[in-house]
Amino acid sequence: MITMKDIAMELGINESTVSRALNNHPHVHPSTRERVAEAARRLNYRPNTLARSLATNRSYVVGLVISNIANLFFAEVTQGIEQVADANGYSVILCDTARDAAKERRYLDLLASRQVDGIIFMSGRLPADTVAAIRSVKCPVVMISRDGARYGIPTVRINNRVEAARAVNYLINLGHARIGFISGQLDDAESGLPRLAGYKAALSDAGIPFDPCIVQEGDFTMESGVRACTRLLDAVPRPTAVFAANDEMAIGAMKALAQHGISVPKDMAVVGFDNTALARVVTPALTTVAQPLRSLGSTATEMLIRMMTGQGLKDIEVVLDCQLVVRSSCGGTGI
Amino acid sequence: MITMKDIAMELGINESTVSRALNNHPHVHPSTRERVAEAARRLNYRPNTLARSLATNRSYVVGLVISNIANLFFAEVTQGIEQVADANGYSVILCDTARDAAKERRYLDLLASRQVDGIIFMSGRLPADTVAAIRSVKCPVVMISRDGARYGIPTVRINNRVEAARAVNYLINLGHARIGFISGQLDDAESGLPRLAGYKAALSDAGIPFDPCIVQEGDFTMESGVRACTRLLDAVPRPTAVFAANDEMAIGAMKALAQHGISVPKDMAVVGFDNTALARVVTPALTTVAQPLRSLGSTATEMLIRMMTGQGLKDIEVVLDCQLVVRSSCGGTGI
DNA sequence: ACGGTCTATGCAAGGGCTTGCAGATTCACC
DNA sequence: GGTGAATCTGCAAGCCCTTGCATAGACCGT
Repeated sequence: MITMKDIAMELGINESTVSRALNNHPHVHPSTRERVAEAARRLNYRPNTLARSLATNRSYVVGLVISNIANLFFAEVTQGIEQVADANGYSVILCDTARDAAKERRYLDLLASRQVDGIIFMSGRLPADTVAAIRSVKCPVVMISRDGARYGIPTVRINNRVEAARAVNYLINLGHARIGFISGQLDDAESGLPRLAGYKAALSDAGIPFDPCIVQEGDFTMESGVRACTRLLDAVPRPTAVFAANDEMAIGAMKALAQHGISVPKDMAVVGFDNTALARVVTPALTTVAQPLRSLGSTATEMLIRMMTGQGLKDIEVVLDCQLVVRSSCGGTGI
Repeated sequence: MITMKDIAMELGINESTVSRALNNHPHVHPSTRERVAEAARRLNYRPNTLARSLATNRSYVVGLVISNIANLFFAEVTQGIEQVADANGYSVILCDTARDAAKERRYLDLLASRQVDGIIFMSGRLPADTVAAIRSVKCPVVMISRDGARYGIPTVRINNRVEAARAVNYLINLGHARIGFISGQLDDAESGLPRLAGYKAALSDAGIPFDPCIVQEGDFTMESGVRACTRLLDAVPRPTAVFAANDEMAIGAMKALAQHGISVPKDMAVVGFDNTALARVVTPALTTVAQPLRSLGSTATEMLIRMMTGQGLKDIEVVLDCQLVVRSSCGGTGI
């Protein structure tokens, strides 16, 4: 491997001059700068980022701690992150935790060892020791879709309560008064619970009484959506619409409905949540609350960069808006 | 930040002894080793990987160059990669090229600068200058689903020709004799062309004449599948089955069929290729050729590790088998 | 011609860790 | 008790780059 020393010897000048020339420092003679650039090109010189990082104490690397990269949700957020990181000269180290809290902590340690300049954390719950582990890493951390703000950790998220209500309101405006709900796990304080709260709030705002019989708990998988929807069909009177707390479950619901010969949207409207790639692929295409996945990633990264470069943060928590994507699963317009 | 020097001073011993103790070198007194370990724990010491890498000339980082992480196909391969990399002490830097050849080359340079120990490349075509860029990076490279072997670059892939034939054979065995094909781009030598070749080969083996009228070119998107299938329906006699070169297009085909009131699988069988998450989600669930996505990733990483650690490679190219996942889109058994 | 201000370069220390070499200590064994 | 081998530790150089300080030369105004 060819180093600055090689360039310096080649040109009979000092290594430090080479460094300054390559880094566009002032006080370098234009001709010197040019000779250095030429030699670097000719010798196919590649700076050793490791050495530079060691000397400057900045690695230009950020760590991304994520539950499951094979999940469309995370994958798309990741793309948002990688994009703005790269645009700002940062590389990203990918850490897939598979929701294992021990692995999370190990990864945090690893990233600290690797001297990352910052970390984006989007994985698992936040028990005390995970929070402690995050704190013990001395670099900036920002969280996505987690209740980090409570611990003083900058966070970007959506308002699950409001967004769930948005979906339910849409159904209400379509004339539905009996709306079933397939919830996520109700011990999930981040998205399971607030989406239920939003559902209730929207009903209550519309003066529709809440009926626990048409709320069924799922676990965010398609299969659980099938089961939950099947139970929903036994309720009397039967709902005319169903809102599922994510797309997978909504699609599961559609499968259950198909099995029972119930036509969507004619006999039953369905709306989902997330707007992953699955939503546009099913027939009828799913009307759903679109999370701004890319923006969650890019915004978080922008926040992180501000922190890493010592600029302040306006707010410790930024809440992004979702958008209802109307397709065909509720009738009305759309593809 | 606390360093080995701190531990050394704390214990009144030399830095090098600390290093040896921490790295489990022989010839370190057990008691010393214990004292060092204790001090490290107490002071919350974290090794500086950068410095270590600089000294040892091994970074334990691999670069992953990929077209589009938000695509399920790549995301799942990535998971396979990250998993075995992590299990072997390697971190992975994610580089999403968005299929931009210039970006690819920039990323390769970047990774070289970052002193990665190896690179997994799964992005774009292989024009001469990309190959040159790959060669100029002095570390081991392995490719996934590309024709790297031709350039002497270790590769793991599937046999698209054989696997496409597998799908067509399945349809033939089901009794179909008029099978439409929705191809990918025919200028794509990696998967577009060979899948068409496999389609032809299977027909020919079964003594079914090839009819270009029932081959329609798409571009691997769902929309192109809709269009291609629509064209297919005009053919006389109309096909009784359609094989699409990937799941997205197969799903597009199903949409087109639904629009025309043609029932799947009763009036038309459909089979796809890839087995991404989309396949199990549509109704009826899609029968498709399952690429061993995780294995593509893990196998490639294992090969890379062998190369990075100076162990030889048995073969420069390893070809993984796919599996036909039978669901409901062709009738028969399945979910 | 001379002090003063810039500009351009060199020198050397430093970032945290590893490792070959050498010296010191221990141990076993005769 | 002396010898050789084995074990343990220290010294210092080295990995490649950055940067504060110092110096030398250029340039300017008076």
